[in-house]
Amino acid sequence: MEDRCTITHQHPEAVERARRALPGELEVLELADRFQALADPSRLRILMALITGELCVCDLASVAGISPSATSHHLRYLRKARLVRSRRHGNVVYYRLACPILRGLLEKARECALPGMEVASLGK
Amino acid sequence: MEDRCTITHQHPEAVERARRALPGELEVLELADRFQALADPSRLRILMALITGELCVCDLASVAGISPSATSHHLRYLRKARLVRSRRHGNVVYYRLACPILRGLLEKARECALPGMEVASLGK
DNA sequence: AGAGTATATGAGCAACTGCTCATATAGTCA
DNA sequence: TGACTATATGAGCAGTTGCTCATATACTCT
Repeated sequence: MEDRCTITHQHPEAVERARRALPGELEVLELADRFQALADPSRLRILMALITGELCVCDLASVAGISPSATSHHLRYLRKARLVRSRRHGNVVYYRLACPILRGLLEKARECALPGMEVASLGK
Repeated sequence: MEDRCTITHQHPEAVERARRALPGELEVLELADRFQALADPSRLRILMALITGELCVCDLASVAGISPSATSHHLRYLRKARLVRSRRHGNVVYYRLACPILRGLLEKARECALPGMEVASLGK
């Protein structure tokens, strides 16, 4: 009923320990943004495709199964997040991964493949 | 102008290679859901707090800096995603990490700390 | 049983996301 | 130069997210 626990902390020492383990405000926001970049199926496909090597927007659209326009929007997002870099060659813009650790990160996430994790209905 | 590249693929062989490297539809959705669970600052704080050990809802609310109600909603989300497990002791419900790999995953993500990554304004 | 505490949950709302569509920009080639 | 191609970008919309508020549930203690 009351939306504040009457006792400030149930376990002050554990809370203090946890609080010390947390990174600063800015780093938490950066981390969340980085995960947000990976939290969309289309962006995930784009990034995984780029693990195999440089690809142009049109290629990426084809691999990810979305329109070139949507692809370009996603790439702008990823560029701002500094996860990819681009290089123009004539008419065509080639994208590549900017962060080599991404590959390991994605592999790590796939390892954590929990059987029976619920899907596509997590929100709510 | 045209929203489809006239040539089906600019680089058919690269596209084919990338396509083969992608996991199946279901796994991509699962992965995206897993990253979505990590893509919120409050949930991130909750999970990082739990790395230090078991904590009750009230503790977690205090550490994450959000209301117990919001905390409970997040915990339900994380429970559905099978990232945390709970244990009731009397009046108090204790949460702990369900996936030991999470810790490594979070560390990996922090490694990828790119200097100058833009924050809090990635969307749009 | 009845008051009190911790947690869970549903409704609802403001903010955000990912898409499409229209249009702009940058380059190629005749 | 002008037609064409690849990519970028802004507006706008439907669906989703994360919060609060009200309420429900589960337990404790007297």
